[in-house]
Amino acid sequence: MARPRQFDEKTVLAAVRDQFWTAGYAATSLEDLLRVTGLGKGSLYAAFGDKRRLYLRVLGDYVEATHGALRAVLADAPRAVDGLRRYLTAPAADPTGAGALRGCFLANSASEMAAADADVLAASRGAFEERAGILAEAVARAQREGDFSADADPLHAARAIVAAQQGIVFMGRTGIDVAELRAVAETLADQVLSATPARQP
Amino acid sequence: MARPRQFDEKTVLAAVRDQFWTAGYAATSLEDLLRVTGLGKGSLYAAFGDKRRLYLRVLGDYVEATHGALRAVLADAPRAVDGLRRYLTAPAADPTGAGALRGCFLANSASEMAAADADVLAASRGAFEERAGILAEAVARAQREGDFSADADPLHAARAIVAAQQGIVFMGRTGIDVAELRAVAETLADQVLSATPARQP
DNA sequence: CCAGTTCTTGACTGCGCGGTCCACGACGAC
DNA sequence: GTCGTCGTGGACCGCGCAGTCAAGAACTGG
Repeated sequence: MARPRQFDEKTVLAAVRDQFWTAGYAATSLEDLLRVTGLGKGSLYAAFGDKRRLYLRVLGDYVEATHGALRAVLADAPRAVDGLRRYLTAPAADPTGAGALRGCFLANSASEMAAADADVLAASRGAFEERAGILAEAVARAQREGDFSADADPLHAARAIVAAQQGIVFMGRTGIDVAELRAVAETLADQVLSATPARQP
Repeated sequence: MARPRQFDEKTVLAAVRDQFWTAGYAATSLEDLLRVTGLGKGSLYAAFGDKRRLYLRVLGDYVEATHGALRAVLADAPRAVDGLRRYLTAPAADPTGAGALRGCFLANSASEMAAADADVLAASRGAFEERAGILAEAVARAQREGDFSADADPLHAARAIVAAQQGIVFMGRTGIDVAELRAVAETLADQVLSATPARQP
């Protein structure tokens, strides 16, 4: 019994995420959210709570999804170092993805909210540490495969990779030409990954 | 004749800049600006125009100041490569500077506004290209001094350095531990700068 | 067909925002 | 001292915001 929902939760959350992603938290009004979702105020509030809770929700979903995708990319790579390279150059390869003007949702959140919102700061810090942890496993595998300098600490190296990737994403946000962005990404990837004295000839 | 101003313009602009820097544009209310400057609405508006013009003003001043400082650091370095390294590791070295939670004002602006405000996008893009240009000169000098791989294009290398530095700044914004941030900065600086096959032994 | 339950719609509220305006007062020229 | 000028401070305005709520619509089990 009772009336069923007339919207698909995933679709709504995706629309909300895209809105926050593109415009940021403060610059997104409730009316924006109603417009992109097509819902009324009551429905949105009943289903997801207020604006901030909705934001934290889609942010969490985003982190989960991207880390799942990252794990898949790293697992699918024939050699771990290929996966790492793909992670580094992805923002430049896909002009509709994280390298585009809107950047990475998680990074944008950290940038906009971290200084003022302890919850977002904690979430983003945790997410980036988790990401570094995922990458560290790939670094360790690359070391075993002889593609990464064996004396490096995997976690430290992974954090540097995260930083480098975020730098590339950021350059994309400044509206840099795609070809230039690609060159930057390739250059950085070479530098970050090819410090490989242990590679056997 | 007539009443002179009772405030120091530079002091006011610095306070405004710090407010925007810490909280961002959207999250800074006019009342915040009055509080940090101590001015009344009338004075602020008469002297600097509305909120957005004030923002663009302090952003421009910031870019000018930081690029001046960057030129000085690069010129003072005994070897160009030392200056480049200092640029890369600066965000991690100074916990009150760009590496702290508030990050780099220019980068924050690009992050928050670029997608929605064409003027800010153009300004930030231009500023980063200018920054890359400044660094490219140092790269070229480093090449002449035998400290940087001679076959690299200075401008491309400089853009990669900018990206790497912004990545480090960004990691600082996530609230990462200072020691870890320093490690990331050192690692990245080594990787970005020590691809120096041309160095004479 | 009815009863019960949940979802939906949109009017409503109070607040805080950016921005305007004007009366007051401090100051310099003379 | 007087007058003209311009900086100053705060009252004021309309708007758009986030969030609430009540009445009605849609659906299901019986």
